[in-house]
Amino acid sequence: MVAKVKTAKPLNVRARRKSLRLHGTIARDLGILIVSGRYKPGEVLNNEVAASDRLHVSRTAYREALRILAAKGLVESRPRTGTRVSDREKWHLLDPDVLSWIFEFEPDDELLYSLFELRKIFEPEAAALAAERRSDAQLKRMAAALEGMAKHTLAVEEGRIADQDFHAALLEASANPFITSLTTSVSAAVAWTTIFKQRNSPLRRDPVPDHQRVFDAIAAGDPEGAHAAMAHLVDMAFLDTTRSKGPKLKLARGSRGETVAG
Amino acid sequence: MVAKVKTAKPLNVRARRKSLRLHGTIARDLGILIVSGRYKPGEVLNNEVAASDRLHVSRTAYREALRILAAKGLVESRPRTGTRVSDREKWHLLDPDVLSWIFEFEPDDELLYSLFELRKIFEPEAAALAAERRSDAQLKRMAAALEGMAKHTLAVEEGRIADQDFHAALLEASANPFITSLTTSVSAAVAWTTIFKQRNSPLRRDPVPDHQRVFDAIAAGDPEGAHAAMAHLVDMAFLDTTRSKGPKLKLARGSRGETVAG
DNA sequence: CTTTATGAATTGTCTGATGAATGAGGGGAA
DNA sequence: TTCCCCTCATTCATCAGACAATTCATAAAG
Repeated sequence: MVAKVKTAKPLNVRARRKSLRLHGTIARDLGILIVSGRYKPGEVLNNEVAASDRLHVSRTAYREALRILAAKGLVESRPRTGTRVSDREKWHLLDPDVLSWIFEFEPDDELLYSLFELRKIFEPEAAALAAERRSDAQLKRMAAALEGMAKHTLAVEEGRIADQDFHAALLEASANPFITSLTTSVSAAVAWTTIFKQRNSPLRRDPVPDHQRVFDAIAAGDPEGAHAAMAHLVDMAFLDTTRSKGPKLKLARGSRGETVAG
Repeated sequence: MVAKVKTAKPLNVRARRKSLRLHGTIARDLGILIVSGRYKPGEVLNNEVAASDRLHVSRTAYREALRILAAKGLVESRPRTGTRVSDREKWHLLDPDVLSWIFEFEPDDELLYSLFELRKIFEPEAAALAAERRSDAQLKRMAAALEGMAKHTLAVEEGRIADQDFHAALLEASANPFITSLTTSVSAAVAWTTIFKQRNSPLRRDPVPDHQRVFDAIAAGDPEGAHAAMAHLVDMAFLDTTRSKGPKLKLARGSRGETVAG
């Protein structure tokens, strides 16, 4: 074995975004390779020594990265067999990191559709629950977010954050922790809505009125109204997102009628 | 420093369930301590040397466990500050492991309620989607599961597995990968339904007819029927689960009326 | 009083070695 | 021949110890 030149230029120059540690960076890079299909399910990764060697990192760091990926259902490690990419059914698609890795690049049409389908299912219900359960503080937070959207518009980062915060506050107001934990997924979809919208038809449609209707219904404690308004909002967001992708996509299932409040 | 008696009896005698490795066992134990409230959000864990020492494991194993927990949003590590339990909003509640850890012991009433509320929201919709999209193979799998339920009953492990498989196959038939990835959550709820049911009122209600109606509607390609049948099924399951817990719990939001098929 | 330098505590990373699990192939028995 | 069991090589799993990097608290300097 040749004596290794220590840190001759070993560093992954790829910026460790935020405060991601080395293992976090590796997990992210590998995770992206997996969800993007570069590494396919069933495929066996290089063994730990070879892989860590090729990345110029210690086996420790590489292994910690694998633990992270395994925790998210992306890979499975076994002695003798090695570490292989899991079947997609085992992936934790709703995990915030996995989802962000998926949407790191232009997302798959089908997956984007599925995500909006999910939103269409539970976000109107969440709005209805929020109408019944929201606290004053949560209502105030939604109001502030709405104001921020109107003030900054979605052309600016601040406005986009306000948009996401509106949805986040709404989900939190549903007072259901499982629904709240879906916030990340919604945010991902919301973000892409904005991106496509800005790209293909900037300011073609003002999103504030749709949000305002949802807010008003929630403020008034009207579950049915909140449900309907949110269903409409998601429909519009989906249209805005896919308008550039041709007419082949449409949200199949519509909103359901009345709500039987508790 | 006293010489350590090596492996005097250091072994976590706690059975490493299945093929969990050491780090997996530690992650599970620690995870349970966290979700059960023994370690509260904001609390700082022992530093790695102390903790690993107390568990009689290497720092490596302990750190890999921490990476797993961090990947699920349960803890956050920073130099100097240490590793602290994250706020509950950051927990990945829908992560299969986190959920299984939560349900490791008698689950929290409120959380169980929230989980059923989530089921009530999306499982009827999933049934409707399944009615439109299911493949023959998926239909066959559901039929087999239904048969298994009828044959073995929920008093036997085989029957319970069939129950879970029915729901799993249904969610898969929705052809929405995000919905499918919620299978674990549903299974957890389904499992607890059976447990409470058997404990307090064995065989009080035959679950097969409810499932049969769902299946028939899906087989017939009837989204509205599937939706209604599933909504009823979840309601009944919730009643069976909470019957023993007094009348204070009830699913607030009912099923919604017609379905606008695509 | 504010800013800057110093230091200590904790996680982060590296290295090298040994243990354990497991799949494959060979050897022996029926 | 066919099947079972044993051995062995490969890979992950675990361990031990060292050093680097980060960060907060505190002291020093202006």
